[in-house]
Amino acid sequence: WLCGSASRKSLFCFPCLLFGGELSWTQTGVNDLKHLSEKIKKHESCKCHLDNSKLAMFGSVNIITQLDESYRVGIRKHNEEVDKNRYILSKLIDCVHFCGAFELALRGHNETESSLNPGVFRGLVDLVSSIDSAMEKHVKSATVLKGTSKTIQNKLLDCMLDVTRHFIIQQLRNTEYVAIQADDTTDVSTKCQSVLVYRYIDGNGKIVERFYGFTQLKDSCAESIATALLDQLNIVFPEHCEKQKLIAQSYNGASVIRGESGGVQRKVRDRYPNAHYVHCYAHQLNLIMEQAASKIMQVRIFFCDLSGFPAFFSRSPKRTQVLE
DNA sequence: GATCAGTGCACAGGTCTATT
DNA sequence: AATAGACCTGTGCACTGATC
Repeated sequence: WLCGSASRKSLFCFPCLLFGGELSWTQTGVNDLKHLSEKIKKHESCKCHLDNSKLAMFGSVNIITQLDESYRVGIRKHNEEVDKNRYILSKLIDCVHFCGAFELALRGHNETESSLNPGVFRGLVDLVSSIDSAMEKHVKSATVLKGTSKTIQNKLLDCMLDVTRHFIIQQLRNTEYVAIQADDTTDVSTKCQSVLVYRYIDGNGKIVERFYGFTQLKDSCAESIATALLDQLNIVFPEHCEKQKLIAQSYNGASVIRGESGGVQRKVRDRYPNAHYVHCYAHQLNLIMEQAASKIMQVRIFFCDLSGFPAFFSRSPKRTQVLE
């Protein structure tokens, strides 16, 4: 397909000249001989050239054979591209997974190309690029889904969350008995959130506890908490017969939760008749210790002093030195 | 020398917006 | 519509100067 013009001192693509294609191979011409091999490879794989090559074959050879051959080449190239993309994606997921496994923040303060500290995720991608040629090529040449922007980081996190939740839901559907634990917490932006944990027996007969997620609440009344909880449970147990599986619900002892007639536990039990309410043992122990300690003056003073020590010694090298 | 209030900056995530 | 850079924001920490 390669042809040249002596007067223009440039190379052109004959099929693309006939049927139209990339400007550099049809109008301006290619005269960069240093990078000719790369340019040829790139042009040979572009869809426009492949289509034009098929058209150029009309009349000269058996069309059916040629179309069949082009089709096979197209499929092979497509599959190679898919394999390459999957490989790159797996490396990007590994980088996100690494940050999650070690509880590292993904982003940095300054994520521009020239930044010396673009964040742990970008640092990891750079590190992988330095030891993996395929990744290096992708990072340098990709125009779509480069994988370094925060949009992609967040999307990868969302995808990983979906996969994890799907895994938990599948295990929950295959088990016979399930218990839930829930509590409310307020995040740094003072938004009220509900935390849900599932406890069940997995396929190996082992008891497992899985943190399922946070749900933002409108307010902290029984109706809001119960609605959020039931919405989550409905995803896992959509069928009526499955609702028998939930045999326990464990929360703290706040009246809004434990209330016998209008509490969260009652609202859940109305839908899940086997879900018996159990006051969380950790909360109970905490309350007992708190009550016991507060009734004895010496113990109260001891704990008060104890909590003051870290504040007294922290951030003061001089005071800390006394302890050495 | 210790304490406190004010100030500025880094951090890390979110939002807006231009570009492809 | 997808993507990525620029900018925004609330928090915490370090530094500085005034005061006791």
